[in-house]
Amino acid sequence: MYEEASMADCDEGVMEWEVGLPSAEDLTPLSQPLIPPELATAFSISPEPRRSAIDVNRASQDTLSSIRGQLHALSSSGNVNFKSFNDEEADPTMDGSDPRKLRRIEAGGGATEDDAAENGNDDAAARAAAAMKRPRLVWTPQLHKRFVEVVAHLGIKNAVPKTIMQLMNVEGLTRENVASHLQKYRLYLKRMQGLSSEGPSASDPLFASTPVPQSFHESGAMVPETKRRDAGTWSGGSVQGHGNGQVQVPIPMPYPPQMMHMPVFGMAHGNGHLGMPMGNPATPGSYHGFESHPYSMVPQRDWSGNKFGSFASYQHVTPNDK
DNA sequence: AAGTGAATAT
DNA sequence: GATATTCACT
Repeated sequence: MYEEASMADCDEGVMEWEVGLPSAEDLTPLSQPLIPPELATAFSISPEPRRSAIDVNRASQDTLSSIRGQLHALSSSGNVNFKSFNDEEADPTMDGSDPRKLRRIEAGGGATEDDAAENGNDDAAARAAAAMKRPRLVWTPQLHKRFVEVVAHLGIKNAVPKTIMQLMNVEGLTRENVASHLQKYRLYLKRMQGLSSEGPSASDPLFASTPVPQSFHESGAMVPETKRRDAGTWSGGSVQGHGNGQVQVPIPMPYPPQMMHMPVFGMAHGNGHLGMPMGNPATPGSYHGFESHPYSMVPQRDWSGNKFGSFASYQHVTPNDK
């Protein structure tokens, strides 16, 4: 049923500004899982809230996982997913030589054109390694929303990659992911400050949608650092009430165990932009220009009730658990 | 551990 | 060409 509504929404005229705002919350899956991660962690119980409708996808990726060793899947299907291999940077395929390290040196001015060895299939190896490594994370509006919410709630003070990552509790999200995004986010904020009133020419759709909390109110929020685990504060629910009838941050998230644990991943080039069924006559060229209203009709519905994989269910996540 | 800037891959 | 990732430094 929702497909109809969504379709109509984006197809019909629809107010630009109206279409996005309310949809955000609606789009959020919010399956109300179980206990918050913090709580779980505090109690040392195995937090296993991440699991829902992705089971289906899980199965699919499972198949691919089996052949991940072959890794030529990227050539045929184009989508590769990694399942559960706890490896950080270690790469058995290209051990011995560190291309990343040499990268800088070479660029610096060292024209060391060695490659005397058998580097004929270096590209293959590289692609192979990259294939099963880290499938480029795509920051969907929802994901970004979570990010922003967490950051806003944490306060600029505690808004550090690690904490953000933990609070987001998004499966597959790494600290690097968050850090990178956080940087971009901050950059955007800075840029935006100059053009407070208008500026319909941004390159950051996601960020543009975030009015940015006037001032990251720093709250004595407890960070799940170490030593201190006063669980029972946030889980209780409204801890926001400051006694004022006004809540500045409309962020309804005491960091509950949301279950948006399926970041969308893109793969090799050629897929344009994440399954975009296109066919939308109103599509102004590309999708990446929606700086004013991120949430419109992006096929991001896979998050919760993805029914048909219309275009494809390329999105998979890694149970990367730290 | 986290921030920044740049190269790099997709 | 834009994005996200990775790297080296700080």
